[in-house]
Amino acid sequence: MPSTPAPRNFRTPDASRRSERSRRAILDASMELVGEVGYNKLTIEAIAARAGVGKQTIYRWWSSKAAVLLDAFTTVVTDPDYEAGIPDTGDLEADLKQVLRATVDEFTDAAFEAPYRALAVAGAADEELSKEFLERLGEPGMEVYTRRLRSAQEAGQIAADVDLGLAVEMLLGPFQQRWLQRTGTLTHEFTDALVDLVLRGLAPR
Amino acid sequence: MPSTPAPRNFRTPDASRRSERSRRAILDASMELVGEVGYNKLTIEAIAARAGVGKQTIYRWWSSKAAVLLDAFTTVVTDPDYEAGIPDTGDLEADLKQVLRATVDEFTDAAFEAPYRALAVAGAADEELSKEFLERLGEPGMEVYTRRLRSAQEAGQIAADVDLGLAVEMLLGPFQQRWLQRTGTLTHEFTDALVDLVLRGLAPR
Amino acid sequence: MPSTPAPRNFRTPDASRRSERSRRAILDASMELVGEVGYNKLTIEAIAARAGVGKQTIYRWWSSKAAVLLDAFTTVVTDPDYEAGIPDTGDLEADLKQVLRATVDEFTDAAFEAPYRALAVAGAADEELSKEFLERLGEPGMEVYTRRLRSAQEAGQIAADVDLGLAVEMLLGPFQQRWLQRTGTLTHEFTDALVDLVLRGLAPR
Amino acid sequence: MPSTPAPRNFRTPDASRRSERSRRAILDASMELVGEVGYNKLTIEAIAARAGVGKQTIYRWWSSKAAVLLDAFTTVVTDPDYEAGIPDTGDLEADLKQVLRATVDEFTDAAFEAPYRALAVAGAADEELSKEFLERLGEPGMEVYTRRLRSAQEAGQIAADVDLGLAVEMLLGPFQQRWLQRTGTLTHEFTDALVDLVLRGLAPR
DNA sequence: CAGTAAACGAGACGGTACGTCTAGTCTTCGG
DNA sequence: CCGAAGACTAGACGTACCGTCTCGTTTACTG
Repeated sequence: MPSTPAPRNFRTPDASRRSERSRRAILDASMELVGEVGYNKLTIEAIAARAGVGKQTIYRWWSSKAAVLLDAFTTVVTDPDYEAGIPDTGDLEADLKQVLRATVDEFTDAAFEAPYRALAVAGAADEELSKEFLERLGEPGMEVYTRRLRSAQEAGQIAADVDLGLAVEMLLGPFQQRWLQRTGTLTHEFTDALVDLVLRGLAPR
Repeated sequence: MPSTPAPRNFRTPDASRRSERSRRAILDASMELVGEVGYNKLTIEAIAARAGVGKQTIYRWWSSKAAVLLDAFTTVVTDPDYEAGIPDTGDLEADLKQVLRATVDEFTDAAFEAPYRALAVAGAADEELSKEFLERLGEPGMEVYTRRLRSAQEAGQIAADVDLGLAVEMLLGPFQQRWLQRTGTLTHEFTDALVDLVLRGLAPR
Repeated sequence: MPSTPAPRNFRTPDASRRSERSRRAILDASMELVGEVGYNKLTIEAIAARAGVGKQTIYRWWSSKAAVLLDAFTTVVTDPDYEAGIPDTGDLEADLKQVLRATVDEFTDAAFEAPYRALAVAGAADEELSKEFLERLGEPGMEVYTRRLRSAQEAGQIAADVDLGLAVEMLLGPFQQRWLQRTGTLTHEFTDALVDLVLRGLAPR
Repeated sequence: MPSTPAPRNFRTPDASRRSERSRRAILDASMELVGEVGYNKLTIEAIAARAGVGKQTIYRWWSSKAAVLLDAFTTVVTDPDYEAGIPDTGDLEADLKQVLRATVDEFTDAAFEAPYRALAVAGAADEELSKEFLERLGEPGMEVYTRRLRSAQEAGQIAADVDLGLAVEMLLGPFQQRWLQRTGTLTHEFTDALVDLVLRGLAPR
């Protein structure tokens, strides 16, 4: 069993000469293919072929197919017209229900779900990748909830002693579990009920 | 010239003639190897070699490496002296905190964590496998919580209108999310605080 | 600079289980392809594809494309109805002229020439391969000349002090040089003249 | 310098602006590398890197690595103090033995042998290159022998009806065969015996 | 002596083939 | 006559070079 640990090449390529055309083609091809064949059957060779690019051009700029996909997905999500914040109408319950219903819709859309699940799975399996994934997609997502809850706490709608980080986990953890591990279906009824029950625990006493 | 698409073999093997010796060797080798190299680098070939078994003997009885691992892990977990219930001392808070602290310890133990994460990841990626995984490991685990909460609800310690399934998800979802997606560390403090905050939402009003 | 010297696999395959069907297909495909594209453009991948065989099956049994070709060519040459001897009519000059004319014809036939040149070139470049090549093709070819000359020497047609090995080199060296290095064209006139001039040196004084 | 100025690229470079510094560096690097790794493992990229030169500078002036090597080798051989002629003392046998002994020594020297074999091999494989190789290295080498033999023939030491071209092939063919195809070792004894036997055939009757 | 055109070092690019690895199937042989 | 052993087809892996193609940077000739 050859245990050669991979003779990494440490020569860093010159980013200023990078072909934007190739970069886009690779990211686009990745998103297309992951939707068509799924993450496990996604191959670097297929991405290269679809993008009309040499394999080396992928290996030059990314360390794994997960890294490619993370970039591809981030590019989509960071799109200027992607809505990321939570409204603050003053009615916490309504605001949370609205944004979670929207998130349910998003996670029900196959075009979004396939690459996102692929990344979540890859992150669950690989600690290294996990960090990158959370930093770029996970934490920003949780942060917007924390901000909304903080606003409510300052308005006296949430008890002062409540750990807001934990509160966010109580909102998103059940959601993520249902989705990632398929322990249940994602519906508006589910998120509405979840918001209700969580808010009962957060209310000032 | 093999133009026939795939001459599937529909002969189902005769289970009564199955070699128990090989079965155990395969399951043991799987558990060992997943701990040593992780799920992604776990190969059928390596399992066969370690178990001193032909590859076909694995393919004959299992459909994928995940299926092997699921059997292997189930065998361990179903062990007679594996403690599965939640105590019922009458003090719901104490009981939940105790069992969740124990679960934290379990998930912190690498010998348990590696194969379990492997299965969770494989389940997250593959819908088919997911069903099997939940049926054999996930749902039984959630069921014991539901039972304990029902007992508390009947004793008037939880509001009568609370959906207990949702309550269980509020307890386990944040836990699973921290663990599977590595959004935080699993500590006794975390589970204690989680129990406190969830119970505030369940309390009768 | 990755200096890993090749993590050779030392597991020797079991020759008794070798697929004769695959072996033949590989040898046939090699001979076909070397004629079509030449040695330098001959690739293992193309051989495998043409033969309908996995690449590994080639790598399992041969160490290089030259080794494959050597086997392929040897198989042809060792064919039962391949004429290998030199006639001994008692007339040395006539016998040598006849066999060398036949050899000229052979080396003028592209179907023979392409693979043989490929092997000669590969042997000239690689000492290891050279040994195998000479042992299986070169030396047997020279040996038949030595035998014929010895018969003539014993008959008193060649001076007793002549080194027959050297005499054979004087016959074949010029031929090989013209062919391999293209220093001239191979014709019957050339070989006839060569036989004449060489025999003048061998004649008893 | 190259007679065929590479008609592949229609933009012909301006030879007058050519960097002599780069040209020398490339030729030197080629000679070094062919000695270190052999012809087959010699790559244009390695030559460029060793010479501190862009790959394009090589492709601009040469059509292949063989062409580079041919230039590199020719430069060495055409060196002013390289001795190319055959002495003419009047004693043909002594003169031939002397020059062939010197040639044996040359072909035994690895620094000479490696690049020369590389070129001979490349020429044997590629008809196009072969012409260039013969024109610049092969034929000039044979010509000096022809001249010496002609002088002897005019002096009556060689029969008038002998084809001198063929006589030269009888001297050099066995030598080349031994060397290129490794059918024997190159020694002074071998060339001495060869000269003796060849001259027996050339002697006036 | 400034302007400019071309050769230059550098290296990213689309490709091909390499030799290795693993999947999943098929075949052989010994217990 | 089952199953270990392992050879088989298939094809992705990640690497090495190919030959082409920009990029700025010299360099050397012209105007």
